[in-house]
Amino acid sequence: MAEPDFILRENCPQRRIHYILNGKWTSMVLSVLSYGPMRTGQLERALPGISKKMLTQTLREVENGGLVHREVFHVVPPKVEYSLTPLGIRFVEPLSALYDWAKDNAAALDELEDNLRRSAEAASKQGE
Amino acid sequence: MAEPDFILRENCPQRRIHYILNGKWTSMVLSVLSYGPMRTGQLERALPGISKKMLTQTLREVENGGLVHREVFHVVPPKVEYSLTPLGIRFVEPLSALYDWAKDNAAALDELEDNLRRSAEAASKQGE
DNA sequence: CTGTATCCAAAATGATACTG
DNA sequence: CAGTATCATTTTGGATACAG
Repeated sequence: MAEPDFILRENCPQRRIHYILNGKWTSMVLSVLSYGPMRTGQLERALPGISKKMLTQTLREVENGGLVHREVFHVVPPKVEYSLTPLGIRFVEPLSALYDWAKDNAAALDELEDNLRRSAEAASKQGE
Repeated sequence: MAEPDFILRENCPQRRIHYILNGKWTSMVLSVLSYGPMRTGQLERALPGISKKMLTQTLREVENGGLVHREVFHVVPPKVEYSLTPLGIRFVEPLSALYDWAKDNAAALDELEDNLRRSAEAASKQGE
């Protein structure tokens, strides 16, 4: 007798996909790179608020995962270009779908955030 | 002159959707509930490894966000049932797509994890 | 069975100064 | 321009004991 579909075991694909969702910036870096190869500085400007440390760290991770290719041009000033690998392109697919949904459903996001705000206010009222 | 599409500003939908992706369990809880209303204990068993604290905390969050409805039955022993609200159902849509992709692309996940493992081994070789 | 409160450990992120 | 290293901080998660 098979287990119900809704059980999410420790090593099921649904949990494993969270690898690219866990990091605060990972999926956004991949998404930006889906628009084409980009230099470090461009990536930095495409992700307002990211720190230099997190940018480098995230890029190393996706590079280690084989999702992104790093190419160094030995010129002055130094130039480094990042681009998606074929594997990286596969992973961008579901991410783009998710982001497209987000763009098309900003109203739902508003609603969610309004609800959270209201519930936070209600909670703080208690403490007065 | 408009900005490039790939710029992800602080309050763009692509960043805001990460609200439901950030928590370690949030999206999985929603996914499980998409199979139908469920009691606390069922949810716990559907998510092996989740602690009681995280389960409650996650449920409170999605409840506050208006994604999940909590219904208490005043019986002994106590019974509480959770179910998706209409808003919650909307959010499950892109999540299911993501999870379906993961199930269909386990090979890509393997490849990613192999790459990461290899790069970790290579890194530790350095330190010997 | 369901839920709360604490205390604690670990992980993720950020600011900054420095190097080639 | 690109990257490293370090330190401090914040966030997150989990174990446990207790309560209705």
